[in-house]
This record gives sequence, C-alpha cells and structure tokens, in this order.
Amino acid sequence: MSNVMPLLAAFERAGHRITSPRLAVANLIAARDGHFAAADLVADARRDRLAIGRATIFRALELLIELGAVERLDLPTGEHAYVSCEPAHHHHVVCSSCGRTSEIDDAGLRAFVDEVARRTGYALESHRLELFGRCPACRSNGAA
Amino acid sequence: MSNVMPLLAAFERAGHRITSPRLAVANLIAARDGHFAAADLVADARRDRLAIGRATIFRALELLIELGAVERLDLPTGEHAYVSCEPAHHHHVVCSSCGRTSEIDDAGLRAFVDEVARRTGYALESHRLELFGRCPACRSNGAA
DNA sequence: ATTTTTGCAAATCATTTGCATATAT
DNA sequence: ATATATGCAAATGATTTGCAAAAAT
Repeated sequence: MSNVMPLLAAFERAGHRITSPRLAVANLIAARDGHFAAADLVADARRDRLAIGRATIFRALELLIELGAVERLDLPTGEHAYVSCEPAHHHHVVCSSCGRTSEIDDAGLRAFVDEVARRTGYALESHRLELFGRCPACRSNGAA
Repeated sequence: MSNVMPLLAAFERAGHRITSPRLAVANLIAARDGHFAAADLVADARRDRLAIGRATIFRALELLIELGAVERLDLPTGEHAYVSCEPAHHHHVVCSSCGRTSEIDDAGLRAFVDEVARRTGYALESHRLELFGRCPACRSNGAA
C-alpha cells in the first residue's frame, strides 16, 4: 500500500489528464501491496464496482510504465507483474513469499556492467536486474 | 546456430526420451541464431513440413527450460524470448540489433548481490540479470 | 504390459484494437 | 471547437489442457 501522489504526478508531469478513470486506477495500484498483475486491477475494479473498462485499465497501466512510475517485473515463473516505483533507474528485490518489493540503486552494479561491456565489446544500452528472496518480515513470521 | 548435443544431453541426463519430435525441436533450436520465440519454432517446423504438433513444441521447450538447457529472456519490450545455453548459473548479454546472446558469468556480481542481501535483510534465492546493447558485429557493420 | 509422449482441437488468459461516444481544455 | 480519453465488444496471440491414440521400454 503506497502513495497515489507519485502516480498522479507522473500523469501530470507528462501532460496527461488526471481523469476520473485514471485516478481510480492510480488508487487501485496504490492500494496494492507487493506486485500485482493487470488482471488483479481489473478484478479490484470490478470488486469495487468501479465503472472502468478493462481497456482503460490496461491503457493507464501502460502509460504509467512509459512514464516510469510503474515497472514491469518478470517473475521467475515467467509471469509478468507490476509494481509502482520511483521514476529513476533502479532495480527491485522481490519477496518470493509476499510479493512486496524494495527498490535498490545500482551504484555497485555499474562497475560490473562496465566490466561486461569491456569484456564483451557490446555497447550496452540498458539492463534489468531482479533479485528474488524472502523479505525480513516473511522470514521472521515463517510465512510460506 | 549452436549445437544440438547439449540439448539432447539435457534430455538424456534427466531420463527423458529423445524421441523424434524432441530431436526435431532440438534441431530447430540449434539452427536458430540469437533468441527466438516459441512461435518461431512453430513456424520453422511448419516451413520444414515437420509433423510436430504445436503442443509438442511447447512441451519440449518447457522441458528444456526446466532442465536449464534453454533460458527464457524477457526483452525490454516485455516479450518472452528463448536462447539455448549452458546449464549453469549465468546471465546473458543480448544484442538489441541481431538478437544474438553471449553468456557471462556472475563472478563480479556476487559481491553486489551479497551487499544487497546485507542491506535489505532479504534471504536472496535467485536473481536475473539481462544486459541489452549492440554486439561488436552489429556495431561495426552498422546494422540497425 | 506399462509408462511416457504425441497430436489435435478446444479452452484459457492476457492484452490489444477499432470505433463511436463522452470529456476536458 | 479540438484534442484526449473511454468503453465495449471483438480480435489477437500465446500458451495450456483434456484425452485418446501411438511409441518406447
């Protein structure tokens, strides 16, 4: 459960209207704990009897990803999941038990990336790093 | 275009039969350059008029992933792609132009991962790192 | 014989698109 | 007015599944 503000700010900053459907989607995302699937939002909207079309949800989500306020994760299973996050380059640690994530900066990673570029001769443009494991909370309460 | 042997060896090692459909799939994979989508294999099979069902291709691919002989990549676009690779823990550098990949070991990454574990308190179980950029060949021949 | 695989077609799931309508500036 | 955004329903695309037939041990 995070804050909606960053999401709304992202829309605003990029000159997109904060319409009532978008506000609703932002709220659904903010109300989520851990990562979620697009389908979860659709289900949430339906549960809350919000009059938002499926397509609108997908479009708002896509927009937020484009704006960097939401990031797509690829779980070890191959499924796609999303998490709202700060719009800066960073990576996530994903709890394999509860799905919550923490952002980590890539300070220490930079050296590794540079080294790979040097060794392979690739002109690296981007990279994605995702770490999976059990978060402190799940470890201490013995959650699956 | 790589070698089929590692793929067949993976089936064998795990006690799975190397049937003619599986051999055909392994050959299709080995004949590929760079990453491929499951749909590519289906198309290749059809092109070569191989009598292999779609489901069989998906099942063989899934099995190879399970055995670690093929890895699933998640391209920056969110699409899934596959590459055959050595069955050991490692990561890939993916050419954003031609799709070929190179494997890299995670020696230098380990320290970073440990540091993240220490700082976040997560009991890290796995991680995925994918690097994207233009490979030496594409850089020198000016390919898109 | 028994177990493992296969092929097919149908089912599922996630996501996207066309397009006419509604909203915001 | 003009540009944006929405909803719906249909279209796509990618897997997945049930199940009876075929192949391997």
